[in-house]
This record gives sequence, structure tokens and C-alpha cells, in this order.
Amino acid sequence: MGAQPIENVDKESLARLLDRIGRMARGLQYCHGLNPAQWDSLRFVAHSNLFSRTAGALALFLGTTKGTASQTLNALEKKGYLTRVPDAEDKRIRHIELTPAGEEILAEDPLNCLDLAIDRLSADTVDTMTRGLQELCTNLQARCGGQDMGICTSCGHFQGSTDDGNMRCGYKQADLSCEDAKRFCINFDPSDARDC
Amino acid sequence: MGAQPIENVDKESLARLLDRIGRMARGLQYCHGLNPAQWDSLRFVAHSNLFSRTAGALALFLGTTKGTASQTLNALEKKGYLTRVPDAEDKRIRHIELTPAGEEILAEDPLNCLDLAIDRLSADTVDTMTRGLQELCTNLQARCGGQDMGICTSCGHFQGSTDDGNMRCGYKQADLSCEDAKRFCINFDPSDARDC
DNA sequence: CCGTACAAGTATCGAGTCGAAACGATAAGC
DNA sequence: GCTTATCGTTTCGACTCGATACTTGTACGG
Repeated sequence: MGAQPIENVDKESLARLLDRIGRMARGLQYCHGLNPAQWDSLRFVAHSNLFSRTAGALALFLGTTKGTASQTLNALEKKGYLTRVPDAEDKRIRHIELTPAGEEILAEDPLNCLDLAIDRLSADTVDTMTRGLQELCTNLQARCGGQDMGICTSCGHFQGSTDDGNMRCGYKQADLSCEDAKRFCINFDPSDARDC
Repeated sequence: MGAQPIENVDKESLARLLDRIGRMARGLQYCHGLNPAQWDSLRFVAHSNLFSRTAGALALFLGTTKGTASQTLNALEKKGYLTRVPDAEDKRIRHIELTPAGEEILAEDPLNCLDLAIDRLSADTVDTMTRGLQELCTNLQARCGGQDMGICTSCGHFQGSTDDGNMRCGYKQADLSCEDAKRFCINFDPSDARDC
């Protein structure tokens, strides 16, 4: 308990700090000819499972419209960072896949610079901040939409693994490869999730 | 030490969480007919001292150009939330002042919603997060510009108070009212600042 | 089958933002 | 007094984003 009693000011400034960091992070993401929305989209595609690598899911995640998401994807496709492959069953759907060039440029994600700064914090601090931010995210998204994402094993729709080693999703009524099951899903149902 | 050893994943996700919160906070700020940049500007004007209530300082703070800042101020002036009054001595300068309407709308700052979420965190968590974010801010701004701001009493340019109760700034070679000295300054020099 | 309802994705248009650059006015230094 | 630097604005073009309408495809009910 070495901490002094905290003035009210601090509570206010946390919100301002978050806003400020957000703006800085945003500013960092104008590089390599991309803009923040495009970086966000690349990251989303890289970390999402098959069900979620679609224009609609991206729009949900970014809190934007399908039209805008489609345009962003157009820009990225034109630059050669991703391709869109038709779904085998549902012909309305086009799955987004990173190209090798896309994976390469992701290695230069400007947010890595944020990681460097984070590395200089103590593990305890990072832990506390992560928990706090996750709680904030949860509280906020109740108010302003935005989609929570998680992985199959902690998802309410998860129905266990099949004989051939795939994961069964009760929501999509479909299987997912073991690899994809570790990626984030836009249809994540936290009802079964424990902490984190 | 109840915390489990933390996986690498967590360190990565902190950066992503910050990005995510930033985007959410940004999304919240499309309301009352204003956009994020305009809210940021209103907040800046409300919390800045006389020296900093100018178009140039706003640009520095927002990490944008003077031209863009000027346009944002135009929009806000047209909506009646602020006015620009010429400086008595330097005729190049126009000081930005909130109108009563500006103060009113600031009471409905959408970031207050973030404050509500923050209120539900423990004081210790808020404290740790605030310190951590401040450190991140400092580290980041070294890399990507952006101006740190602070108040006179912890500023390297502060030269004490004058006979008539004003605060003397060695950088601007000018006095500041006691009230303004408690507001943030774009010329803040942290060399004399202790923690916070 | 056929028709309706709905969902995924795309194209188009207009408002608005932003940055770069040029400009005018003023201040400061020699 | 002349030159240079600073503050702010304006203009222009590229681009983003949201709203809307549209195309294509699926599901369901008769």
C-alpha cells in the first residue's frame, strides 16, 4: 500500500489517456501505404478462423458497415495483400485469405512498436492492465456494439472434437480444422467462457 | 503472487486491446453532430491555458497539421461552440475560447461513458493502469511525435509567482493567471516534473 | 416447383476529413 | 530597413466513410 490516496483527477485522466493512446496508435498506422482501417483488416484476417474471414464479419468487428468493409478489402486486394475465394457451399460467401505479401507486411505491423513500449513495463503491470482493459472492453461493448471475439474451446457453441480431429461448431453446424479452432471467431459466445 | 505465469499471448493482446479500445472510443465520438477530431479539440480548448489555446498548439497536440486544425476549428466555430479572439500583443495569434454552448456540449462528452466503465474498476487497478499508460505515452511520443502536456507548477519553465498573484513562465516570458496555471500547457517541459 | 423473405456482398454517390502546399500578415533579428 | 521565421488561413486533391440501392444466392412454405 505504498500508493498515495488518489485524487479524482486521475480517474478522469485515465479516459483521456486511453483516448490519447488510441490517437497515437492510429497515427502510427499511416505507413507502408496503408491506413488504420486497412491494418486492422489485415490483422483481423490473420487472426480469424474460416467462419470469420468474410466482409460481413470484418464490418461487425470494426463497427462499420458492410459497404465500407468491402471497400477496404478492395483496396487491400488491389495492393495484393489478400485474395477472396468463393465458399464451396454458400456461393454468396467469399472467404478472405492473406497472400504471402500480406503476411510479409504484417510482420512490419506498426503496432509492433507499441509492443516494444509494452515490453518495458513490468509483467505485473501488463497483467493488471490487460485485465482492466478487457473489463473495459466488455463494459463498453454493451453500450456501443462492437463484437467480442474468442476461440472455440471457450465458446458456448463448441461441441467437442470429431473423429477426424476437427472441431464441431453448433452455431454454424460445421467443422473447423484444429488450427482454425485456435483463431478468433466473430460468432464467439462467451457464455461458457471462464476468465479470459 | 496469485497470478499464474503469463503466456506470451497476453503481451501481444495488450497492444491489440489498446487498439480496440481506441477504436471503440473513436466510435463513441460520432454524436451530437460532432466527430472525434472535433471532440478532441473541444476538450483541448477546455483544459488548456492561454498560451495553448491556439490553432498551432491544437495541431501539435492532435499530431496533425495546422491547416487541418484550422479547418476543425472553423467547423466548431460555425456550430457556435467556440470563438477566436485576437491576441492583444501579437496580431498573428487568435486565442480560442469556448462559448457557453461549447461548455454545455462538453458536459455531454461521449467519453464520459468511458468514465462510467472506469468507475467499476478497483482504485488499485485504475492506479496501475494510469501509471502504465503514462509510461506508454512517454515511450511512444519519443517515437511518433505528439506533445506531452503538463501544468505550470511542475514545468521546467515555471519561474514562481509574481506580486499580483500571477504565474511567471520563462519560456513565453509572460504571466499567466493563477487559474490558467492549473490548465495544461503545450510548451510543458517535464525536466522539473517529479512523478505525474 | 414457385414465390417470398432474408442474407452476403458489391457498386454508387455525396458529405466530409485530412495533408500538402501556397499565401498573407505579423514579428524578430541583424 | 531588409531578411527570415512564425502564426494562421485557404485551396486543392486524394481519400474515407455511411447511406442507399442493387445483385446474387439461400431457406422456407406452400
